[in-house]
Amino acid sequence: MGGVRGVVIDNDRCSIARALGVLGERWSLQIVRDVFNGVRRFDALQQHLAIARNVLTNRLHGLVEAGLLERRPYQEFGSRVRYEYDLTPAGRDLWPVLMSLMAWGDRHLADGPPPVEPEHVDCGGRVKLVPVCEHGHTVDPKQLGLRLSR
Amino acid sequence: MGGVRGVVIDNDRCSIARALGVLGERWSLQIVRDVFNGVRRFDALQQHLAIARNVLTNRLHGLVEAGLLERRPYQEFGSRVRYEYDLTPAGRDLWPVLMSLMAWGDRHLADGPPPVEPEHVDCGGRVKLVPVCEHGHTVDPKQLGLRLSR
DNA sequence: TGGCTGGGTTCCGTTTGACAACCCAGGGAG
DNA sequence: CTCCCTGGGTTGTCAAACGGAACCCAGCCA
Repeated sequence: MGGVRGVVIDNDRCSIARALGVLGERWSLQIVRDVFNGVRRFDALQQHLAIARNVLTNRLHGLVEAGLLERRPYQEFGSRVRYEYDLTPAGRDLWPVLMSLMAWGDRHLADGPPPVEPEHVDCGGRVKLVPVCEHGHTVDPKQLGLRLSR
Repeated sequence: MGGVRGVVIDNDRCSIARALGVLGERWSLQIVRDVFNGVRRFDALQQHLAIARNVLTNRLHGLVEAGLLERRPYQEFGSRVRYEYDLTPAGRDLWPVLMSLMAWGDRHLADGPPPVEPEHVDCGGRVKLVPVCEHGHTVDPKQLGLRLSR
C-alpha cells in the first residue's frame, strides 16, 4: 500500500467496496459518530446534523437494517414510550474508521487546531492509530504491502 | 468514544464531517484505493470499478481539485501524450482510512476469508491498526475518550 | 378541549447518478 | 492519403436520491 504492489482483486469482493456500500455517502458515518457521542434521538440528530428529516428517517432505517444501529424503546417520567438508536457491536467496531477519518481531516482540512482529540482516559495521553504487525514491529507506512490471503 | 463522554461540537467544525465532504460517497475512496494499487488510468479505473464514464470524470476532477490526486502527462513509445492520476501526499495519507474500512468490512460483511491482507513487507507479518497513546500505552477501545483540545 | 412535543410521513422541486451515444487527437495499416 | 483504432473524455436523457416544508398522530398536560 505504501508502494505499488499491483494486488488488484475483483471490486465486488473487496471489503472496502462492501463497506462503502453501507457507509458510502454523506450521512451514515456522521450519524454513527453522533451516536458514539451520545446523540441518540431523532430530533437531536436532526438538529445537530442539519439533515432533512426524511433523509434522516431513511438513513436510520438503513443503518438498523444493516445491523449497525438498534432501535429501542425508552420511557421518561410522564412521557409515553419513545425510541432511540444505539450502536450494535458492529457499529461500535467502526471507531477506527472514525478515528482515522478524523486524523486525516485534522491534518488536511483543518483551518486551525483540531477541535477535539482522542485520549486515553486512564492517563490522559493523546491517542494515534499505529500499524503493528503480528511480530510486534511498528510498521513504517512505506513498508506496508498487500498480500492475497491463503 | 468507547464510552459516552458527551463531547459534541459544531458539526461543521468536525474533521469527520469535513473529510466526508470530500470522501463521502460511493466512489471517491474506491478510486483512491485503486490508485494505491497502481490503477491510474481512466480506462482501467472505469473497467475495474464498473463506474459510469461521466461520473468517473467528475470524481477524478473533484479529487484533483481537493488535492488528493494529481493529473499528469505521460508518454509511451509511439503514442501521443496521455494522462494518468497519481496520489498526492494528502491522498497517500488516506491509507489508515482504507485499512480500517477494509478491516471492518472483513469482519462484518465478508462471506468468506478476507481476499487480501495488509502485510509488513520486511517480515511478511499481517498488520493491524492499534491505538497507542503518547505515553506508549496500547489503548483498550473502552478506554478511548474524546477531549476538547486546548 | 385544545395545545405542545417527539417522531415521524408526504409532496414537490432540484441535484446527482447511470447508461449510451458521440467526439476528437494522434498513430498505424493498407 | 484515407481509414480505423484507442485513450480519454463530453453530451443528452432518464431515474433515483436529496432538501425543504407541510402535514400527521399519539399521548401528556393545562
